[in-house]
Amino acid sequence: MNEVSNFFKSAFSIDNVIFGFDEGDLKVLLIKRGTEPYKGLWALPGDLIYPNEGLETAANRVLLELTGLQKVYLEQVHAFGAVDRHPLGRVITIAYFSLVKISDFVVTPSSFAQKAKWHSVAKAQEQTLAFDHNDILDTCFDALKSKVRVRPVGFELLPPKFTLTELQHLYEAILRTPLDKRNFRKKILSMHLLIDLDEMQEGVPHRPAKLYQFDKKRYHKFEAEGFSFELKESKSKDQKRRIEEIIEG
Amino acid sequence: MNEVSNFFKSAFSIDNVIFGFDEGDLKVLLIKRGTEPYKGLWALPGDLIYPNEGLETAANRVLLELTGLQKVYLEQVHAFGAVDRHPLGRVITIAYFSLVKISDFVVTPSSFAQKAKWHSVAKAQEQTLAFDHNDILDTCFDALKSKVRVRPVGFELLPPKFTLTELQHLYEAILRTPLDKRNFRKKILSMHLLIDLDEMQEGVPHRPAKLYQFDKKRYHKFEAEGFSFELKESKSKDQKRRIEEIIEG
DNA sequence: TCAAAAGTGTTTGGGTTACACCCATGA
DNA sequence: TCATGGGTGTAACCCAAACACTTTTGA
Repeated sequence: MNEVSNFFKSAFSIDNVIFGFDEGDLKVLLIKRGTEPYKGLWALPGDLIYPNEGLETAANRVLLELTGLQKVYLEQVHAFGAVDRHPLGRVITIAYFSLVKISDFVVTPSSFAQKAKWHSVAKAQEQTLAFDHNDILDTCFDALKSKVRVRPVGFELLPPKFTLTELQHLYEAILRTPLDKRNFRKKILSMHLLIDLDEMQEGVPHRPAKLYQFDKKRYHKFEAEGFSFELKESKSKDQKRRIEEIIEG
Repeated sequence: MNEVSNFFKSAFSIDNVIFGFDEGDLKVLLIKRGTEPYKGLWALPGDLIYPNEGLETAANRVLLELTGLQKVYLEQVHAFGAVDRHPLGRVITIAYFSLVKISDFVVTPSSFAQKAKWHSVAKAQEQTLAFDHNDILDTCFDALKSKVRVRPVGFELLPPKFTLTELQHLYEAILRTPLDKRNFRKKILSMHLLIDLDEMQEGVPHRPAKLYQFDKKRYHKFEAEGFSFELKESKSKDQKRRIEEIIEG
C-alpha cells in the first residue's frame, strides 16, 4: 500500500434536509434509524455517494428513493467533515436542502411509510438527532432563511393554488417573525409574481379567500435580475402570538 | 473486498481561493503546476485532506504552508464533486476562500517564491486554470461579493492603516461597480467601525488622506447583530472609468 | 500653477412602517 | 348572531441617490 492510497480510506455521503410546509408549520422529513449507530434516533435522510455519481445526483437519488419526487428545488449548503462525526470511520458529508410540496405526496411510497415522518422543524431542532444532524439541520434551516430573503423560493413549498394568508404564514414560519398583513400583501402583490385565479376557497368556516398561482415566467425573470424580500417584524401583539405558538410548538 | 469498501476508493481535497488586495485591484494567489495533470497551468492551492484532519484544519494548513500566515479569515464555500473533475480518480474537493493582507507578506517563504504568484482576479477568470478551478474561482468570487454586502469582511484585506479611498476602491473591486464617494463615506462612517487615527498619508503627490484603523470590538458587536451594506452603482461617468480599467485590466 | 486626489452637505424621492375597521362565510 | 379569518388605504418617516466645488499637497 503506497502513501497516496492512505487517502482513499474515507467515504463521502450526502444528507438531504427535505423541507415541507403543512398546517401552518415548517416541517422536515426525518428517518428513524433501524440500525446502529444511533439506532432508534431520528436522522436526516442521506446515503453514501456512489463512485460514479455526482453530488447533486446523489442528493436527488436519496430524495427520489424516499419520496418518489423528482425535479424539486435542491441546493447545496455545506460540507461537514469533523474527524469523529461518524463512529464507524471517516465520512465527510455534503448537506443539501430540498423544498417539496407536501401536497404532492398523493401516493406514499412503501419505503417511505415504514420509517420516515414529517417533523416540525422547531421541534426537531430541540431533539437529539443522530450523528451531527442537529448541526446540519440548523445550518440548512439558516440557509433557507437567508435564501427566502433573496429569492422567492417559498413558492416551492406551497400547493399550486394558495391564499395570501398561507403564503404569509409560510414566510412567518421560515423567518420566525410576525409580519404585518397589509404590508405583506402590498409587497407580494407589487412583485407581480402571483396570478389571481379568480377562484375562492371553499368550505372554510369564515370568509373564503382568493386563490393565487405562482407565475413561473416572471419568476425566472427575477432570478436573472435579482430580488429582495425584506419586511421587518411587526410589533403588534396579536400577530406575534402565532409565531410563538409555532416556535414553541 | 466487500461491498462497502467500494465507497472507500475516493479522496477528499480542499482548494483554497486566497484573496488579497493590492494596487487597487483584487488578487488571487495561484500556483503553477509542475507536474501532470495540467502541468504548466495555473491552479488554486489545495491538497488532499489527511485522514485525521478536519476540513477547516486542512484549509488552514494549505494556507500556512504556502504563505506562513495563520488565523486569517477563512470560509467554506462549496463542494465540487463532478465524477470526472480529476483525471486520476474520484476526488471531491471542498472549496474555501481566505482573505489575507498582502502587507503581511514581509518575508516570502521559500515554498512560496518558487511557483506561487498573485494574479488579478479578473484576469485569472479569463484564463484556463487547471481542473475545474475556473468554476471554483468564480463561485468563491461570487461568495465574497455576497459576503461583503452583509458583513464588513473587506477589512481583512487591507493593511492595518488605510484611507477611505482605499476602502472604497476595495469595495468597488469586489462588487465590480463604481460607488459614489460621498455616499460611501457617509455610510461607512455612520457604522462607526473605523477609528480615526489622526494621522495622514505621507509622500503622496496630492493632498494627503486621513488614515483609519478598523475597530474590531465594534465589528464583533455587528457580527452578533447583523449588518447590511447596500450602495447602488453610481451613474457618473468619471467614476465608472476606474472599474472598467480594473475589470478589463 | 498645475495635476491629482481629498474632502464635504443638501435635496429629493421611493419604499417601508405603523396602524383599525368592515366583510363574507359556516356553524 | 357569533366566531373566524379575509380584505383594504394612508400618513409619517427614513434612508438611499444624485450631485459639484473647494482644498491640499508635490512636482
